[in-house]
Amino acid sequence: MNDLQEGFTCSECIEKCSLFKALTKDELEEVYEHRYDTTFRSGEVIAKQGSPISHIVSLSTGLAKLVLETPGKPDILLTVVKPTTLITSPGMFLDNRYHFSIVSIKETKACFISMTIIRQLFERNHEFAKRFHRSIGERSIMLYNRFRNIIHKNMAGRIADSILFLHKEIYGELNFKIDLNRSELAEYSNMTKESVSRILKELKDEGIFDLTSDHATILNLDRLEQIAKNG
Amino acid sequence: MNDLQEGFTCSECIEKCSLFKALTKDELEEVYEHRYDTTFRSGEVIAKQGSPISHIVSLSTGLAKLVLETPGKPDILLTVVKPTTLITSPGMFLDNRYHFSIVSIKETKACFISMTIIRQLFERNHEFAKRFHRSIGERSIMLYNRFRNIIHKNMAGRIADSILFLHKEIYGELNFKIDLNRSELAEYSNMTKESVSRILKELKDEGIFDLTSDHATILNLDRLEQIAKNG
DNA sequence: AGCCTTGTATGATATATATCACATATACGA
DNA sequence: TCGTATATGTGATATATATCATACAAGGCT
Repeated sequence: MNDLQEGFTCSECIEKCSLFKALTKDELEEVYEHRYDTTFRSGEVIAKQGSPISHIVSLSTGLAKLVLETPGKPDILLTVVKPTTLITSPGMFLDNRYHFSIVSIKETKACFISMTIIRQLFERNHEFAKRFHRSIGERSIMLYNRFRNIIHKNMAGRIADSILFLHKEIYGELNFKIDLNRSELAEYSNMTKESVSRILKELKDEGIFDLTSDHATILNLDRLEQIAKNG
Repeated sequence: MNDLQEGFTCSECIEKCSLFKALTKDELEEVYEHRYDTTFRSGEVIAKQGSPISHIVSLSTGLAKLVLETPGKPDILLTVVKPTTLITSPGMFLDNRYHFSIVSIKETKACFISMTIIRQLFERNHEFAKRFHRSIGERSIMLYNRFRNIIHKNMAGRIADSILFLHKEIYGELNFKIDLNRSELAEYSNMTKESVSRILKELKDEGIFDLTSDHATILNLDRLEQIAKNG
């Protein structure tokens, strides 16, 4: 791949990702020089919980899930990230390790930028540092809400939450091809895959939401939001 | 209160709080000038979720809980903080609002430092900024573990977790006067106060942990840790 | 085309935990 | 000292959700 092409793919990320927008032309040059692309198939681990953060991951295309792993226990799916996102992590300025795994959930291109460069940019570019920390804060606040949802809501409410999250934050349409299977929906909603099936059936029977194989359709957004608030 | 006395109370905080240690003498002077103390009785709100972060709170004496509030739902007790801690918050560089409430759980002296000063220190003192962000990251990682504990463990495991947290992080002794009532233990462990009573009775019957009124005694640390890992 | 694996659905049952009702203790003010 | 409020304990029952067993469907491979 020549420089021009690289410039092209990166320019997309720069446009969509507020973190990159804080960088000067020279700084971006430097990032170009210390980055590399890799393409992952669905289900492949992009970064493993516990491993050192040698490079920071930026999603170029595809989708990835952030999961909390615990030996002998089911995974906890924290969130789904879409392009173009620089995946910040709270361990970056502590133990320099990943505290969750990043796993692709469809064909995904990830860009790896050397952490050394990121640290240098941190020292030099105050605005970049600020946005970086803001991003970590955002994920923290997101987590507070995940906590609330999982603790306070019943199964239907939690599934409604998942669907609304995917609709609003990821796919943006009432109709979408879902990239999470039933088990992953379960891991996001803190329930079993069997219960996911049952709740999905209820939602379909009531004409609120239809998930047939991987084709999702929100039939009644108002009721879905009501169920998410619920009861 | 004269300058000498103020200097004395503050010097304690400076010794115990890594955040303050990053400041120069001049910077500390400036903090002194833009701070004020208030004493809170047990149960009083030190900072309210949703309100603007005009001042950053540093606990001087006493204990406080950080709680997630949700209208019409029970509170979620995120953690307990002890002196001397500068209570950082993920909203500080986002919407500048508290995303949890800070509530005293015993007679507590809190020191309020103007956020304007904190922001200035941020620009000038890189090390201070670094430690600040580290602290936010630490709370984030703590939250991941809270997530795991609440999702993966049964009631006994969750109560054992609470006790071990209080023992290791807060009181440091096998014997301690607990400042959380049964409801607060329930809010920390995601269960009802009735269930807390029942589990505490079991732990007492098995000679593992005794909580009589507010006097807590860990009788068998090994078994308690085993229950926390559990099963 | 048939076979095997993997994902999904669904019913019967088990189980953890909440809820409700009440009892007891402890603190607190008149 | 009493009476009232508040925190805690305990039992009986209800309920949400998991588990287990099995069936069905859809792809991929030979």
